[in-house]
Amino acid sequence: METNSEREARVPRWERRPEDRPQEIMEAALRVFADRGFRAVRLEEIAEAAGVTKGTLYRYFKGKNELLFQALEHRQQLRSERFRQMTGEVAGPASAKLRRLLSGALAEYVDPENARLHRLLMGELSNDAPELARELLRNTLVRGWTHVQRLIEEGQAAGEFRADADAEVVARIFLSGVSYQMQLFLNPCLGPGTQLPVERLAESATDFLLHGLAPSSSAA
Amino acid sequence: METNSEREARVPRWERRPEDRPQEIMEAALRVFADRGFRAVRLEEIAEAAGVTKGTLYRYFKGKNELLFQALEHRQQLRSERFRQMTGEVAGPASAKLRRLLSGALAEYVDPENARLHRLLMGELSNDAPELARELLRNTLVRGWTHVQRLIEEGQAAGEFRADADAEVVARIFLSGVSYQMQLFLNPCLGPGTQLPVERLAESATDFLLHGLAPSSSAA
Amino acid sequence: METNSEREARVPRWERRPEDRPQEIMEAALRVFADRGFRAVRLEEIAEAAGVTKGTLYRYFKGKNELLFQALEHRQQLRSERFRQMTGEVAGPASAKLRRLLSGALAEYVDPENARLHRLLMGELSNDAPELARELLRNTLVRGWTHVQRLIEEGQAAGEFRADADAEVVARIFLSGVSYQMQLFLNPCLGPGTQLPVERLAESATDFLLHGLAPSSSAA
Amino acid sequence: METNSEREARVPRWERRPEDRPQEIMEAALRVFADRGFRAVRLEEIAEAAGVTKGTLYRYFKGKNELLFQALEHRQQLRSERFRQMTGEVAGPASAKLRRLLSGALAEYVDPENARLHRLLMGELSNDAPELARELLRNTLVRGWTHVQRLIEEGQAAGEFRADADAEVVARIFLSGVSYQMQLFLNPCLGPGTQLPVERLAESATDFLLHGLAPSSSAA
DNA sequence: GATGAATGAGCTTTCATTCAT
DNA sequence: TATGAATGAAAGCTCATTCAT
Repeated sequence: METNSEREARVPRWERRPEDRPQEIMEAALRVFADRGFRAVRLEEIAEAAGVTKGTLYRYFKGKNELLFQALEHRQQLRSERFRQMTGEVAGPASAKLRRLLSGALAEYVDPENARLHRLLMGELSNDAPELARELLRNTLVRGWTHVQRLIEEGQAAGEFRADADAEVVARIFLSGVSYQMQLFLNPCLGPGTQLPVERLAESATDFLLHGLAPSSSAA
Repeated sequence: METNSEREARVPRWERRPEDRPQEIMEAALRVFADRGFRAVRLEEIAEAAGVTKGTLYRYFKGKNELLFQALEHRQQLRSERFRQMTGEVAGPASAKLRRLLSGALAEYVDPENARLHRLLMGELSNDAPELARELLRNTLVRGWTHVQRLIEEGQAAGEFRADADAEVVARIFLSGVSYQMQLFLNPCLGPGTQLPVERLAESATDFLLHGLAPSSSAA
Repeated sequence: METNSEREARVPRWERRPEDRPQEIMEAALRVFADRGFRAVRLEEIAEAAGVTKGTLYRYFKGKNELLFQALEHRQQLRSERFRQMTGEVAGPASAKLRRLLSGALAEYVDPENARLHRLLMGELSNDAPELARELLRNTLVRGWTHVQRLIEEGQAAGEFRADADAEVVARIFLSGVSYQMQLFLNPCLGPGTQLPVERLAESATDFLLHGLAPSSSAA
Repeated sequence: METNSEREARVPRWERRPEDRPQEIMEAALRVFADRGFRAVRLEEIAEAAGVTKGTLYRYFKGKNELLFQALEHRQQLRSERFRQMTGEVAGPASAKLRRLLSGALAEYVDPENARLHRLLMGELSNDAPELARELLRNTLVRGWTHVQRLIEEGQAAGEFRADADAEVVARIFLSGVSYQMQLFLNPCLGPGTQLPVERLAESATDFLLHGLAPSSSAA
């Protein structure tokens, strides 16, 4: 709530001539929505955060819903791009790929706004706009664990991982575990006492994953 | 416009003892809040679900917030009880205890209302009532993974698990992964295509956990 | 605009217990709408005229449109009743019946609110809610002139009126002429200089009508 | 959101001489106001109809009200001209003059825009700008029936019409009846079923008038 | 001149909360 | 104790109007 620079001293409107007002607004909206939730936020707050007034929002967006939707979709595009880079082909063993993916994912999750948006997605948006929430979830979490699953199966095929592991379940549990932890770290209501250094989380979690996938010698 | 008697209390009024009105109301409230979110729900809907009228709510609760808070706290008590039973001492190896805990946890999470309340917790409640959210989170998820962590450390001390595993991280990742998956299963917006049979999830997840903790033979 | 008794000194709401709030509201609404038009009127003004507050309107009506519609329909019912009485069978020559009908119609039109509502009908309502406007017009003016036409035809059949008069056109012109004049009398913007005593209008108009229908002796 | 060029001025801008911009705008405004009412119309719609943008309106007119007023006054001038021609002196019996006047009036009323403007006059304008409405009404309807009245009196003086007819009432009833019928014909909400061929209306109405004025032989 | 982005007052609508009954 | 009509603050949205360009 007190994170942003308190809306820079009101500049007469005609002195700012940004050609991408819509973009600015969407970004401000995302910030505010992520911070405080959808229903809890007044349009005026978004406007203020964007350095415009209420009425201006309606020049670019049909209403509050539309604003949220378009902002989310806009954000989604950037994300998709990053995801593609993150999962670009690399040579090497599956374990190396997994490590790389995981660190990319963490980098993504470490952004507080991302985490908060995810919360919005799982919370209000799931109730108020299920179709949109579904689409976004598919494009983030589901897509993520599907990729992890594929890498695990690749490793299994190469004999690098034990064949009797349930690739799908492992992938899901692992990725959603990591994602959830990141959310909790950034959750304003969980005191700092509960947080873990991100590096340790990354390290230990990867270690755990690879151990769990290692060809069994004597494990039950 | 004309007085309608279309909403008829499910149970004739004289059959419900007035002394557990508050309880009835809290349960109804939780059901409705879990379903539709906090801000999205009108007090009238809760009243209807509880078979009373709006005004009655104010006899027992100070307002909408208060109603949510007390209802959550009330629910929390029941949970605590169950948690205590779930973690009651059992003899046997740590792995057996872990299995037992996990199956208990899943049984808990499988209840859709629980999952939805968790969503409420992570979503609106984290913004609107951080202290309450914190308390509840501590009493559910944090408490859960702390217990898992303790069991893992127990197993490590007994030489049952490899000593170099990061018990805390493993516990967290694992439990929040499972919890999150259950939430997703019950999320109305994720189609049935994404769901997994609960038994398979339980089985494979436990298997993954124990493999990851098994004393290493050759893993990196 | 300054006709009403300035909303009687605010009485605490619980001291008035009218069982027919909706009716009161509709009447107030009609008064205000008739006075100032549909779009020009704020809901708050209606509320004030009805001695309640804005919010109360929404207990009984879905919105501004709905309020207007229901109020008009309600009024229409009363009117229909009166019309039925006005056209009830009487023995005697067609001319007597016509006289009777006309005087009834004038009595109706003489009510300023009626005239203003008619204006509303022909104006804003025709644009904003054509179907409703149509229905109401059919039930008032069209119904009126249809009846006049029938009486004329009756008189023609009886040889009382000249057979070559165009009953339909005569009926229409005559009745809408009278109606329009009444509207003009009550139009706030036409000064009193333009107004005619109602009795003279009634007398002379009827005279004109009957002369126009009289069996011709030498007219062109 | 993205600049669209979907609204293309019908006529290339350079083909329209800027010196009659105001005129063009007033005509467009009248068209749109007549169609949809005063309050219901957004300035942007007028601008679009005139092939300019909102801002331009303010170069020529002080505001929405002013625009309507000036447009109406401008239109009034044209009308006055036509009225003068319509009532220009002709030799012959009063009945011939009446016939001529009536056919002119019908020609006027037959223009849908005229009829709709009249509706605007009687409706919103009477509330919002009574003085203007009064002036316009005086210049159209009142002026019309005054002229009819004069012709009737002329006929009476010449012994052509019966002396005991109330010239003023007859003139008013007759002209407003015809005017109102025309309005109804063009009212979008009255189905085509209610309409009459204009020729028949003209014919029958004149016939009715002259019969009503004919020197009585035996009429009551 | 003409433009159209920006403004903000003003309106409709919602709903938590109160309180006589 | 329970009711539900009434309230009014607040929020979403519209659109006449302004003004740098």
